[in-house]
Amino acid sequence: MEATKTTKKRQIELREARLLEKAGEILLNEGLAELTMERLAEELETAKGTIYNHFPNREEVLLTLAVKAINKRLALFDTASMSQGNPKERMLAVNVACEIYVVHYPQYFMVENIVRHSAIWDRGSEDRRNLLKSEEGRCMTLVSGIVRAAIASGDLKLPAGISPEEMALSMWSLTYGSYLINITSPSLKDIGIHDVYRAVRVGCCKTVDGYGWKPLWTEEEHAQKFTKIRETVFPDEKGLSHE
Amino acid sequence: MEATKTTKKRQIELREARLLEKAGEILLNEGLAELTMERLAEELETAKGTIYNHFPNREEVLLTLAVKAINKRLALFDTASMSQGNPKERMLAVNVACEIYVVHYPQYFMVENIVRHSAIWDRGSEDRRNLLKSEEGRCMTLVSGIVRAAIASGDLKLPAGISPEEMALSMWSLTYGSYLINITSPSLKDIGIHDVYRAVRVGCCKTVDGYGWKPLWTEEEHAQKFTKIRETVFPDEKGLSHE
DNA sequence: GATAGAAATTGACGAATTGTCATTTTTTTG
DNA sequence: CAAAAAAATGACAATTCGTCAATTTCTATC
Repeated sequence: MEATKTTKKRQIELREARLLEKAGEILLNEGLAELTMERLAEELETAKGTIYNHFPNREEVLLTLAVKAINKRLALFDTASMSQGNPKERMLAVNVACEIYVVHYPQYFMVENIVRHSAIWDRGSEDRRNLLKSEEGRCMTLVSGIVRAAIASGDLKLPAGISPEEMALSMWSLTYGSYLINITSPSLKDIGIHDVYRAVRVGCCKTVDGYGWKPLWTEEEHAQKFTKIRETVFPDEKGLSHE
Repeated sequence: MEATKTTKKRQIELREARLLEKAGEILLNEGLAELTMERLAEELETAKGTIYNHFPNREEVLLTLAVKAINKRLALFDTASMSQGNPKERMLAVNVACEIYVVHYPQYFMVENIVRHSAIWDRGSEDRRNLLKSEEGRCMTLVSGIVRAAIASGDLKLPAGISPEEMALSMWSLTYGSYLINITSPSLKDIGIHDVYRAVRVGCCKTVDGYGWKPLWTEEEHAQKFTKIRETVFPDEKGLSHE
């Protein structure tokens, strides 16, 4: 009885996991338009009503996937921000985390962008929305925490009236903006952008340099730091197959 | 006859303009979900079939609006890149152009982001898509042209292997990313970002500083440049009512 | 293991929206 | 003014969402 109950519950949980995984796949490979409730039902070999037993509407499927996505991102950011090294090295580690996130979990990056659209955002449940907002806040807190640490240690001095969060926004938006342009602009190569990942790395280093964030390193040293971070902080996420 | 013909043609053109304007309004004030073909028909006091006489589908309405949007952006960028001053000043002018674009034409900024989604992008006509891509390319060319000018004049030296376009991407994505986060993240104030426009201006200056783009200016001087550019290059776009 | 009640599943259905097209109305042309 | 061309109309088919009453499966108790 106890065992059977657990079995059924587990079955349902398992189905929900399969559902979310399948949703991510469809999203990535076939686009949002193909992600219909009936399609999900077919894929899971069940009836549409059952899908609605899991989620009250389509948007909630996407929001739930987005929660999974941001949790993954948070985990990567966390690893980065807890890594060995001075604040600047940890900031670069966040950069590597972003790169890993975008390259290894493209469906997550995609869904995070999709749910930002009001058409979807507004229809999700309050709870799920708040969860997403709070997780996003935690990501920002992690990064701005590194900025604060740099200020505390004297490595960085911000311009008057600029908060650590506003400095962190520079880093985050440069990275986020570039990767977003990368996945939505069909042919960056044609307009002279050959390696968007390297461009982002260099851009972030230059921005950090512009703020006068110490220790100051040469381009060569920066590049070595990135290589080292990837090996030591994220040894498990191998094979960053750029394009 | 000739006169009547012109009258009718003009009527139709006028309606198309009204349609696009109305679509922009609905998009901005009520969101994408409210922008239905029937709603547009009602607003224009005509039948649904007539709307389909103008556009083959809903996505094409959005793509057409996006073309208007990017043309406006291109015009602003053009004004900026043709302005008086050294390359660095012109780059800052592009920054001001972005700010004006986002603040004064929010529906345009919105629609540019909406059409990037594959669900919409893929359903538009090839022609309209190519038009958008080419206009976007021209925007990028304008900005990277300023970077090239700076290199030519010796004001800027890029790291080995970084193209002018890749440097321009840093600027563009920092700006674009920040403004996108600004309109899609409900409450930036709550997480410590009080003036996103100023944060972007400072962030861009720091990035430019990081690349060592001469002439080097103090924070004070940078701020003065922005004020001056707004007054001299864009005298008509007054009242940048930030929030 | 029989059975009553709870939980989960099902698919037909109503509602909303898209896009079509035969018919009607308006405009242009000869 | 009449015929031809162009434009407008709204009923209709198709798609998808989300609901719900009926049915099946599972759980708990004796």
